[in-house]
Amino acid sequence: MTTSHDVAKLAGVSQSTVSRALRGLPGISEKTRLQIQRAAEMLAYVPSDAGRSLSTKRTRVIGVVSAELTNPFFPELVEPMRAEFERLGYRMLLIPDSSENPLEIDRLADGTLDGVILTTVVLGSQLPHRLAARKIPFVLANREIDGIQADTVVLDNQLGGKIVASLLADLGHEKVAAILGPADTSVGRDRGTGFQQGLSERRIALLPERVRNEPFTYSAGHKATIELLAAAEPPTAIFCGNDVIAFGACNAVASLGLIPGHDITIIGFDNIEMSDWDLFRITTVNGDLKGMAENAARLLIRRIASPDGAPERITLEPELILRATHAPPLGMRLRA
Amino acid sequence: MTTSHDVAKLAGVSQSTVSRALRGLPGISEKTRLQIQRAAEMLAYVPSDAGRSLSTKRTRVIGVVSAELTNPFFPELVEPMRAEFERLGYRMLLIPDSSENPLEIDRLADGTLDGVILTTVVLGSQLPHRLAARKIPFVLANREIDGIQADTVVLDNQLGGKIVASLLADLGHEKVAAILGPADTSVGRDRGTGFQQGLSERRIALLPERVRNEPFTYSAGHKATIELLAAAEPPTAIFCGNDVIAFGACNAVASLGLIPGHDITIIGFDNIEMSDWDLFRITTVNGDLKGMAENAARLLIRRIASPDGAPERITLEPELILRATHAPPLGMRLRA
DNA sequence: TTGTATGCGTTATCAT
DNA sequence: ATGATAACGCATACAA
Repeated sequence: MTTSHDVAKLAGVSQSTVSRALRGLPGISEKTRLQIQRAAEMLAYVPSDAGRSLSTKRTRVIGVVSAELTNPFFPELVEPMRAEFERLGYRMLLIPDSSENPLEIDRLADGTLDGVILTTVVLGSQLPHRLAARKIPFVLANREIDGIQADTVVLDNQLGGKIVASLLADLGHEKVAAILGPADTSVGRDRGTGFQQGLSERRIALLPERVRNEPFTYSAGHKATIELLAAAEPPTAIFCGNDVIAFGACNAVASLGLIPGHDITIIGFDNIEMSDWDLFRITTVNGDLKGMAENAARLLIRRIASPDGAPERITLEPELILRATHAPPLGMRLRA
Repeated sequence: MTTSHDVAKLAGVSQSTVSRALRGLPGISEKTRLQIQRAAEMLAYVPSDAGRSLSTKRTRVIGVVSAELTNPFFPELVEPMRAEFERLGYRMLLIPDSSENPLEIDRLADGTLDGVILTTVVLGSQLPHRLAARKIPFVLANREIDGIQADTVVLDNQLGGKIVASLLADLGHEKVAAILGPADTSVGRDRGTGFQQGLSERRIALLPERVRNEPFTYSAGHKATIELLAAAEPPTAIFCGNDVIAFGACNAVASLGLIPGHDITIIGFDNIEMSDWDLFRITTVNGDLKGMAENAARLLIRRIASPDGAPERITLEPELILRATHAPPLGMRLRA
């Protein structure tokens, strides 16, 4: 590896001069700056990251903790995040966290990271507190934790759930079901309570046997849907905790020979790209993942710049996206 | 941040003793090792990555260059890669490379990376040569470059294309089309030439107006399919360069009111998870992404251990996965 | 078994 | 405008 000393030797100056020249600091004559730049180019010199980090105590690397990327939700959150970090001059290190393979704090605390974004944290998690204890800047994205002072970016999930309830009520559904996310995530919980509230306001009952808490996965949505539809009195509408669950639901419905938006109503949540594919065209709630990602990134960079100062909490607005998987209950239409 | 010096002070030993004790090196009495471990725990000590890297000249970070993760192909390649690297004691840094935002070599050469995996390299790319020139260990995964000596893991794409051609011939198709990948990728090229060869062996013509080179994306597959089917004599079968293109094709077909596997045959390639969803059930060729990922990771780690030694080239075998999107041409069945 | 001393490549302070 | 020098936190060769 070629170092700044090599460049210094070739350019006939001191190492410290090289460092300043290449960083564009003032107090260097144009002549020597040019010499140094030429020398650096000849040697294909690239400053050592480790050396710089050791000296500056900063790495310009952000850790993003998320579940596995094969769940199509995460790429859509993580990709704009990466892009925003890049604009801000940071790199992103993806750190997986799953229930099978839970993340230990040490992986975040070896000084590799200038900051951390948590996207998968469960309600009782100690991770945020541990990060706070070690004074590692972090931001909660798409998740909240009760009783913690921390920068947070979330959708108004409760409102989102309510919006869906209103839609189903307006359509005339009475036998509704819900495949919510896990109960130990704020997203799963809040979308569920909002949905519940919205339904009661419209005097619609949500029977316990028609409510499920499941992982945010295709297969969970598929399986739960099959089971819900096997009941003596199957629901005429299913609210899914996110689009990925809804994909499972749509596929399950299709495998039964039914058509979403005709025989049954399926509502998703998040509005990820795939939900607009012709074969799905899922009616859903926009989760503004891009806005979430970008705000989280900016919040974190600001927190790194000024570690003290009151935590900020950004709430994004949900928005109903009407597509092709909602309709009045079939019975009602037949009667008409 | 707490350093090994802090631990040393608290444990009443020297810094070097701490370093050795915590790494489990021999030549430390059990008594002091215990003291040191306790001290380290009390202080929540985690060794600094930058310090270690600077000293050892190794970072245990691997860079994986790929396209954007919102293309569902990449998570399925990248996720098992990450898992394998983790088993091998390495971390993975995702480095995006797109035509809009091409990767500069310096991002790979700042010493942050012990090695690199290239998954998106185009045929004329200089990147591999530049990496070789700087002696940065690297492996080509899912891509090859003509005339370069480098560790490589690829599928036998040409054979894969041939297999598809045989299938279409056996089914009796005569008007076939292909939406191949980009012509400047080995994957796009080899699957195409294999397909061509297979067809000529069976005396089936592949008309130029029925062959397209497109990006490996949903929207490209969608658009190309619409256009191909708008011809005066539309094809009865479309070979897609990968499953993502095939998703676009299936959705396009659906939007025209046709059913894949009934009105038209759609063949994919790679066998990513989604291709087995009920709504798709795409007949495809297994690309063994997991095998590719794991072999690439292992090859790279071996290369890092011994930088010299002949490059290895691993070729994985394609395998036809018969599902629901293939059928004899409709005309033939109507005649029967 | 333990300690001392040095170097890794950078940034940053202090002279000149 | 430039150079000498001291950290940064670790690993490691050498001494004791």
